[in-house]
Amino acid sequence: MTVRVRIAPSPTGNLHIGTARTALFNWLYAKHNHGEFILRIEDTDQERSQDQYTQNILEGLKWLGIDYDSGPFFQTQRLEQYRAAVHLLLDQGLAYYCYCSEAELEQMREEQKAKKQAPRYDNRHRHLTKQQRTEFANAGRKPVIRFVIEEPRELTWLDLVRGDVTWNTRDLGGDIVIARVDDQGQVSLPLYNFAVVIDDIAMEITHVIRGEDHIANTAKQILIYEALGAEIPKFSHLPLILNAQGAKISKRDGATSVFEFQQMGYVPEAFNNYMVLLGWSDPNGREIFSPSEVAEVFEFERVNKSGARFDWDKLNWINSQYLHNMDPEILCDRLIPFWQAAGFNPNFERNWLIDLVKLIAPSLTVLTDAVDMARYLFIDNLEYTEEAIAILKAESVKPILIALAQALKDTPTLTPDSASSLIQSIAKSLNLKKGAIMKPLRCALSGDIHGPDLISSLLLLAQRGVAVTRIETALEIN
RNA sequence: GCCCCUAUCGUCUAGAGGCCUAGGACACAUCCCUUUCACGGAUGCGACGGGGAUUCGAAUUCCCCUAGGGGUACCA
Repeated sequence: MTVRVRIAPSPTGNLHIGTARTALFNWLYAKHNHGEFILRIEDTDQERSQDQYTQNILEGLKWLGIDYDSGPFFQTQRLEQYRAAVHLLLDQGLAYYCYCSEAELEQMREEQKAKKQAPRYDNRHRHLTKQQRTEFANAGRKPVIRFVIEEPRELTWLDLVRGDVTWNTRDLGGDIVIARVDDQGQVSLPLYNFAVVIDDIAMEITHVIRGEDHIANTAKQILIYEALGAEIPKFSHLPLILNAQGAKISKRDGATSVFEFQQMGYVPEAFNNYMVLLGWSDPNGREIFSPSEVAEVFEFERVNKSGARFDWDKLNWINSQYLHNMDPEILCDRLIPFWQAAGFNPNFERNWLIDLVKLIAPSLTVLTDAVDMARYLFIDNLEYTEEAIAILKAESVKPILIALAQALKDTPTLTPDSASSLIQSIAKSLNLKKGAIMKPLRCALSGDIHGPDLISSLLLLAQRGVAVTRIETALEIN
């Protein structure tokens, strides 16, 4: 039997980190079993669904490199299938029209709450007579379709992550609404729990892999599978990604959409890597790996049962590892958009850019770090930090800078070696330590007392033809 | 309130009754490397939530407690 899995996001927001991780685990399981991975957009909530979010989800998955074998399918285009299934249940008496108004349901729940009972639908319209239904309809009430939930009944299923999970149908909150009815009295948009099952049956999904927040839905869905006489898939409920406080991660916790991580300068390789680590561990203890490498050994037996807190430090470390080891050509291409966004003009020679990338790569944690780090190499009018000004102002550094400027003018082709010896000889002639030369030079060239390797910086600036100018400009600081 | 789930260093985790004086990674600290900041290398710090039970022996099995999380819609 071919493994068929799916990711079913609803387009009510940008691609969420939780959705992305669920997608990744589905992808891993599909790849491990040479199965198929399907994308389905669950857009039945017309109030909240928006096309822009669908686009964002599609782009986000693409950015992450999570490719699917078929889809995207849209639930709003599958209305006929849902309608047919609803009628099937209606005809068998497994579903019925419920005419309760929202106010009525609200009041019922309030009363239950007051009596310290669990809020639930009391199935009051399950056995309406034809006459009662006509009366409600004539009174202008709009019905919904409810699915009959037999209770009590103990339901146990094997979850590939958690083992046996047991649920009593009496804790499901009464007969569930599975579809709405439109103004013409036609069965219209289905609700989540119903649409999911119809689609998973139609798409022959063998394994439902989703977040732990769906456990309660599983019982409801199994009942629908049974009512439809369909084969029940295997379920795997992944632990949730928690925030620093240990609660389900939400918009208040900073970044929650993949898009935001992209903007912050995280690379998809690192992001995927980190998401896999949140809840799964490699049997060989590796921590840096690609999705393909993980797919080879991925099993649900090694997925944790408890939620994992999102840790920025670890993500940052992983991202830095990828950046440090990335091919300079590739890294350069990824950096250029960030430099452009910062207003720099990276249209210098490719070789110059590659040298720059090699220079700063070991210091990068996120791509955006490269903006501040390379600013002094790109811009024309250098800005100086207070510490740099303090050093450049000192009378004692003037002769050093003058000597440096002269020496640079006398050295038409600067190489790493000639630059080093140039500094050495100035130190010797002025009877100073090398550090006493390096420090003012750094300040003059970069405007800061800290920064990337000085010799490399000097070379890069000299290639742009601005090294001498910078030193002369620094000389004017008082 | 009710239902379900979970519980090892600050964080992510390894651990399937003796291999555990509990291993690794991040973070943190110190040292080395280094003109600076980083990178890299080394060392250190640091945990089995509590109580019972089973057993010759429990981080690992069972029960209770506690704590945390999730769910409880005409959202998905």
